[in-house]
Amino acid sequence: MSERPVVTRFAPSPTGSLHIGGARTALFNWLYARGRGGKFLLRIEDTDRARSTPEATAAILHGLEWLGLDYDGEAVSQFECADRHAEVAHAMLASGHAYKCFSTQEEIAAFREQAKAAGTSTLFQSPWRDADPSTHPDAPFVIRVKAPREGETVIDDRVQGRVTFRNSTLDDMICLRSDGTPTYMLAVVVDDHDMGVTHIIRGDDHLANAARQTMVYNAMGWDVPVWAHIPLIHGADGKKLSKRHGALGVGEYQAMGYSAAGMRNYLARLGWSHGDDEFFTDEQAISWFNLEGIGKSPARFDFKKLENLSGQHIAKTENAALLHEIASYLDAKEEQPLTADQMTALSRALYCVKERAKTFGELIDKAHFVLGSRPFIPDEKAQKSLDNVSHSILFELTPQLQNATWSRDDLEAAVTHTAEQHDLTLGKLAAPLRAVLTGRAVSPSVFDIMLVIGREETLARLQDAISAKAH
RNA sequence: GCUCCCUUCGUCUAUCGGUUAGGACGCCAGGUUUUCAACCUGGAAAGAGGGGUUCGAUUCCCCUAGGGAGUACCA
Repeated sequence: MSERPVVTRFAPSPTGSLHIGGARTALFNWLYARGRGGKFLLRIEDTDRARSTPEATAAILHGLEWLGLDYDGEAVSQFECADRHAEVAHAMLASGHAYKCFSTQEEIAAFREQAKAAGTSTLFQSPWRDADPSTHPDAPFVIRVKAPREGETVIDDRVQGRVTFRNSTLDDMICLRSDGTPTYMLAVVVDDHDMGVTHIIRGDDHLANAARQTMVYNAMGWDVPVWAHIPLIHGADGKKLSKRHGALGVGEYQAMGYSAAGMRNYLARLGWSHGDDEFFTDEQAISWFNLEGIGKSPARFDFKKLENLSGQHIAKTENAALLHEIASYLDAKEEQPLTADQMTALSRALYCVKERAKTFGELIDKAHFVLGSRPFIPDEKAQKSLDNVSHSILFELTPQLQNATWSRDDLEAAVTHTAEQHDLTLGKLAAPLRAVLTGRAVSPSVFDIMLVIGREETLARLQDAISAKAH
């Protein structure tokens, strides 16, 4: 048995932003292909001209780029393959696997109405299925596949298992509309075949479609791909994720400051597992990912866990890469980019802030002591640790710092010494020092602050506070 | 209505007939600490319900309930 090289694809329709479910589908396809030396292709399903927009296509491309899901070759436009789709439809017509149906939409609607009232199947039974071509009128027609009326179609799904559909529940779906354009049902099959797609990993809302699409594969004598229908993602309340229900575009997650690596990790873990592994790198995910590890039940989206994973990845990311991500985060939020000086200062401070931040927004906030500029006016909470006594002690501390070698040990010795002289714990002195140095009640270690901003700046901030007090 | 799918701690999940049902996030308590985060220790927390099959079911089968998807000249 020769193994075909793996080819997967992500096929979004450009009718909105890349939402979280689509992003996960793309991720799964990407992981599967990358872990097997295969190809991961991108196809934009833009056959619905009314709803497709170039803006949506751009949003999807940006989303994939942010997530780092690179695809092989060029993105293909399904719309541009319309001629080929029509060709296949006509081939099925010629081989007797499809037929021309002249029923109007009004007739079909009436049929359904009646069926509903009668409580019978609403699947449209076209009177033209077995009509003699000589009786065909000179009128617009659609091309429908001739669905088998007997037997059953089995979908051997790698996630869902063997799913059986009775053929009597399959309708003679339309392949070519009356205006000659292809429908999705036809287009996916033709494109997947033409693109050499071997594995179709997609949302399980397509499970029933797989059975219908199999009709086209069979009619054309093509190999049926490996199916893997993954469960959908639900909102935090278990309800279906919809536009107004937390189904945010990935761009919004980027703007919320989550790290892309954390997002990949979280999404991979949503509905797929590799034993008890929770935190992992892309390399691990690629080598571990398989279809067997995908669960069959829908998962809910949990921001807390995303946040946690994002934080872990931020802490583990190298500074240079982190600086890049922060820049694109700011860009995504349409905020002022950091100046060159701020970038330099931030890179020096990263070591003591990146382990405390879960998002880039938090990271930037925690780096305020190096991103902001003098004077650092204490905020309300910081103000609480400042009183006359602490000011005088800070005043006393100044000359000691002037003479200290700027090493952590020395700094710690100087501050501890001053605290002891006043019968204070280190904490009691660290609080006002922090307030003066950062303007905040919360920050990284005061010693790290001093080390990062340097002697001159430290003394200047101390001086700012002392003179502010004098007035 | 019909077709198909799903159901383990609050959430994500492990378990592939025999476990004190494990881990992670979150939560609670304690510890450590210059604040916060982190970290350490401990804790509460689950097999939807009912029938079978079996020496033995979370695991296999059936029914019920609940949830989801599909049922377009949308994708």
